[in-house]
Formats: sequence, structure tokens, C-alpha cells
Amino acid sequence: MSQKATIHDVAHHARVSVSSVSRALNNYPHVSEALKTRVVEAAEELDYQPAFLAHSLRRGETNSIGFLVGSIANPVISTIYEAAAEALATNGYAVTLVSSRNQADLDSACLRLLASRQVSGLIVSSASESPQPSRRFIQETNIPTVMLDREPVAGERVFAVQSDHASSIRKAVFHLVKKGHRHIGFIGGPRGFYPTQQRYRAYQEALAEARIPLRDELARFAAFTETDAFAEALLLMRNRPLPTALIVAGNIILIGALQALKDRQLAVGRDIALVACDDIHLTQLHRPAVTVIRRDLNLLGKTAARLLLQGIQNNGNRSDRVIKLPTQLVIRESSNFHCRDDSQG
Amino acid sequence: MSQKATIHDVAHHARVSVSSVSRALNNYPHVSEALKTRVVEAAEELDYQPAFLAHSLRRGETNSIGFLVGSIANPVISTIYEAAAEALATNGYAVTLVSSRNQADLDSACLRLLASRQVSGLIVSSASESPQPSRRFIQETNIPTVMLDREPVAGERVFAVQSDHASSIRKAVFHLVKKGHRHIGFIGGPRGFYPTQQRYRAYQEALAEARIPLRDELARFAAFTETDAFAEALLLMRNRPLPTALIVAGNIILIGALQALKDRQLAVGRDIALVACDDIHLTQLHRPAVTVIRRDLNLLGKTAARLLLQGIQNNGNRSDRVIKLPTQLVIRESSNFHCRDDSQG
DNA sequence: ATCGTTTATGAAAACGTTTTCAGCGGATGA
DNA sequence: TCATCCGCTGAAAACGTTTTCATAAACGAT
Repeated sequence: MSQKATIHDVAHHARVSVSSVSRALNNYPHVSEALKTRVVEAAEELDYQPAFLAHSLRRGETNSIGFLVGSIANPVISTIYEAAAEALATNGYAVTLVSSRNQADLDSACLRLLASRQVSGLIVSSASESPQPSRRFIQETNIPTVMLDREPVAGERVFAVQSDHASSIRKAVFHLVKKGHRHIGFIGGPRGFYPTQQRYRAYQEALAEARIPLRDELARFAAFTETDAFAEALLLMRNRPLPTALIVAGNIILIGALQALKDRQLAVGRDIALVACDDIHLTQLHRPAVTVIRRDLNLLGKTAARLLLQGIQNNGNRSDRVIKLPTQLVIRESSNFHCRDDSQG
Repeated sequence: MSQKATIHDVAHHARVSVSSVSRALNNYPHVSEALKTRVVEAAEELDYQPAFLAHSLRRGETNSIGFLVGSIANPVISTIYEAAAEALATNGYAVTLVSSRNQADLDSACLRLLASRQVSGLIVSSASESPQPSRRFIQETNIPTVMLDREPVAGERVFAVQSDHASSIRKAVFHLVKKGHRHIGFIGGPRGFYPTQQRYRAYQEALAEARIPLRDELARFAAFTETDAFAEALLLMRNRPLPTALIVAGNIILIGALQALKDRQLAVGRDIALVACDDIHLTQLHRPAVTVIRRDLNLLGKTAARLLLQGIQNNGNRSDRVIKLPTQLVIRESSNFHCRDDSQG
């Protein structure tokens, strides 16, 4: 009674064989009603819980999935995680979360750990993007994987759910241009980072389309820390003529950028227009409220979970390999004013 | 080669028995140097990784710990998690994270799930506090557990790491009183929530000590959602005379409170003084910057991990059962002005 | 030289399940 | 009536380790 009851105890208590207990409890066919009720009663009486380890060992499936993140302290990531984890939990999966602390070289070790735990699926929002060991690892092992906002590696069972960053960045640029801006800066995450790449390319293309000469020095790329973003933002602001608008690609980057603007005494929404990515509490409560490219993080997480479950069950049956979710531009006070650029006369 | 190599493959390849392989790889005594090198070479050659499930099943230990949170989207929680998880990872533990979505009635089910996965330890930052099923569950099962900022349940192997909320709340009250405030409001989380209890009691005691009559209607308690906090804050602000200062106990609550103040057109730092708990990005970047009770979340997480590992290894050897970490009051512009209360003349 | 002790190794049991295999009784079909 | 099949059940194998047990060789001490 103090120790855990095993299937043998149940079998003994119900005066049947262990195999019958297993069949009865797992709703196998060809088991008589009488035996089933007897077993169920015995199981309840002994408060029997199947031993997870033995079950998984025999079954060859852990019913748990691994989640790799750069940092769970990032509000965007944690929101996605929460949504995905809920969907997975309702399907009987537990998720073990591991963080690479935004160190690209740790990604592969984290994945290896997860794989050694024999997870039945992987959701990856890793730090590294370039064709690195971690990508090769995913390719080699055959674990069903969905990558979050990344270019999926080739593989029979790897999927991706992405956000359509480009179209909203384009809208943002055109919005700023319409407000009279001609010197628009850009700060993003690391160059190799997929979302940054998408946004930066869209930024360039939109500028070209608007026939605004590209000033390379107005684009900077920071690591995923406030301090680095702060430093890069300061560097960006040393250019002349000063940019009159700034597109900030990433919520951690935004923290650093705001600090830098404060530091340089540039008033957001008056001296400089600001467009950020991802609508977090800060962007709504900031005075002035900041224009933002919003996406449904909940949907993102849920979609990832759905895709992964399909990948696990369909066993390779083809469905959409990569799903692209929409984004939208939400214009707020930080950019909703006309540029009065005196440097251009 | 395509399938995973088992210990039998290694044994066969090295021409020894499986038991010898196990002993050699686990650094057991009484194994000859020759055999050891032979085994190690074979293992490397086959890229042998011990099967986690079989290992754990036999060993009776999973080397993984369960982490229960109300919501990982809460920045305070996620920061603590990141710190704890890192410490645990370096000790060879993986952590499976489960969120009760702030529903107290789900706590117990989450714990049951974790226990059924046979985790070797538990870190609990659950939603419920009162003597509920989840607490009883922790008590009954004998899994080493550390509770985060909670009153630990009685039990041989349960520990707690708490924050000294009280002393900083007292400081905050005295600080506000010194600035001339006599109508100080309080918004906290749910009444049964341990940190809320600590803070509220300290608030009451400090007011009494300052010989300020307690106005019950100036204290309100909200669920862990911005919308509820918003509603409660609005209700609070309908009292007359209006409070000239507000202590907000919780970062999610703060979001709602700020929205409410904005809604009522009350300027923080001029019309009303504000003190919040936990120093998040928002409190630093808000204009005006908001006074805050800060604590070292990293230390909190690391301490929890350390305590848990001790609890797992020492096997009941007594050490400090509950550790209380300090907090400090950081005064910023939101409260650093003198109250000009005209309702009192 | 003999005995007891230590070292080194292999065979087999154990962990707690699920699944395969085999057997039994009864029903079905010719 | 007999062969066949089907529903139901139990015995045993299997999953991949670790650990216990047994045994042979080496070794030190009397």
C-alpha cells in the first residue's frame, strides 16, 4: 500500500494473468466484459498507475516531446510555448523544455540531450540558423520536428511554421514613407537569424520600390541582449543625417533601442518614428504607444503542436510541410505623425 | 548502423559480455584496463548511447525533475525557471515543465502527471495556496520538492525558497508616508496566494505603525489576468477620497493597474504615486520610471535548484528547510515626489 | 603447499510493462 | 460428425539496461 502497485499486484488481486490486466486496461479487443470489470475494480482499489518507464520502454514511445528555445524569458517565446504545451498536454504529451541561452553552439548539445531522452517529437526555436551541426543533427535523426520561424531542413518528417514578416515590413516602410520619412533605420537580431533575414530583405526591397536610396549604415544587427541592442542603437544614431524613423525587429532589441533613444534624448513619436515587431505589454503601455507588427502567437503555438502531432501520427503521410501565418501592422502614436525633416530642407 | 546500437551490439563488437560493458562504461571498480579500453573503443565506434528508458527503469531514477508553474508567460516565473533549469542541466537533470494556466484546480492534476512520469524532484510555483489537494499530494508522495515563494507543506523532503516581501513593503509604506501620503491603496493577486498574503499583511502593519487609519476599501485582490486587474483597479479608484498612492503586488497586476490609471487620466508620478513589485523591463522603461521592490530572480532560481539537488542526494539529511532571500526598495520617479493632497486640506 | 581473499569476468535475474504465441472451449459450416 | 475458425485467456518473450550471483584466476598469508 505504501509502495506503488504494479501490474502484477493487480493481476494477483483480480486473480487473472498480467497479460489480461494489460489488455483490459488498454481496451484491447477480445476481452470479456466480466474480466474487464474485475480488473478495473482491482486497479482502482489498489490505485494502480502504470509505470511510465516500463510502458515507454516496451512501447518504444515516450509520449513526451522536446522543446528547444533560445531563451524562455523572451515573452514571445514563452507565449508560443504556453500555447503549444497546452495543445500537446491535452493530447497526452508532456514536454521537456531546454534552453540554449541564445548560444548557437549549445543548440546541438541540447538537441542531443533531448534525443537521448528519446522524445517522440521536437519543437525547435533554436538560436542558430546557418547550416550548423544542429540542423544536420535534426536531419540525421528521424525524430518528427517542427521548426518555429526557421527555414526547415530537408527531411521527411520536419515541418515549419513561419510568420509572414515580409508583407508587414513592407507596409511599415510604405507607411513611414507616406508620413514623409526618407531616412529609415533598421535594427535586427543576428544576421543569420531567419526572422531578421526576412525582415531585412523586405525592408530593403520596400525602400527600393519607394525609390529611396539605401543607406547601408542605417541597418544594424545586435545579439539577443538589451545591452548589445543598446550599443548598436547608439552606433546607428551616430549617422548623419539622423534617421527620422526606426524599424526594430525583435522585442528584446526594442528594450535596448528604447533605452538608447532615451539616452540620446530623442522623443519617440516626435523626433523619431518607431515601428517594432511583436505586440508585447510594453509596446501598448509605452507613452507614446508604439506601432507594431503583430502576429497571433497563440495560433503559432497551436499550429506548431498540431503539425507535430500530425507528423508523429501520420508517420510521413504528406501534409503541408511549412505553414506561413499572417501578420498585421498596427499603427499607433509612435509613428502616426508627419515627418518634419529639416536636414533635407 | 542505421538503428541505434544497444549494449549488446557493443558487447558483441568488443567480444565481452554485456555486464562487462555496463561496468566498464559506468566506471565500476574491478575492471581491467585492457577490457575498459576495448569497450570504450567499441562504444565509440558504434556511437553507442545508453537507452535512457532502460537505464532509468532499472536504476529507478529518471534524472529529470518536474517544474510546475501557473504561467510561464509571466516574466518573473520564466526568469526564475531559466536560472533553475540551467543549474539543473549542468547536474545532468532535464526538466519537464507543465503549466496549470493559473487554474488552481488544475494544479493537482499537473502534479499527478509529473509524478506518473516518475520525476526525481519537483519545483512548484503553483497557483493554489490554501490546504488543497495539490498540497496533500506533495505530502503523500515522497518526491523531494521545493516550493517557490510558498508556505512549504509539512514533509520530510519538502523545502521552500521565499522572498522577504514584508520588509520592503514596510519600507515602501514608510517611504510613501514620508512623502505625505495618507491614502495608500493596495492591489494584489488572489487572497490565498502566499506572496499576496505576506505583502498585504506587511502593508496593514506598516500603516498601523504609521498611525494611519486603515481603509479596507482601498485594498483589492485580482486574479492573474490583466483584464481582471484592470477591473479591480477601476473599482479601487472609485473610492473617495481617492488614494494618492498605490502599491501594486505583482507584475501582471501592474499591467492592468497602469491601464486603469491611463483610463482614469491619472498621471503616475504626479496625480498618484506608484510602487510595484518585481523589476521588469516595463518598470524601467515606463515614463515615469516606476518605483519597485526588486529581488534577485536568478539567485532565487539557483537556490531552488541547489536546495532540490541537496534534497535528492542527502536523502533526508537535514539542511535548511526554508531559505528566505532579501528584497530591496528601488525608488524611482513614480513615487519620488511630495504628495499635494487637497482632499485633506 | 594450502587456504582464504581479492580481482576480473560472464550468466542470469530483475525492473514493469506490452506483445507474441499457444491453447482451450465453443460456435460455425460442410 | 469432423474440421475450422473465433473469442478468450495465460505463459513467456521482449524492450535495454543494471545488479546480483557464480566462478575462475591471481594473490597474499600462514
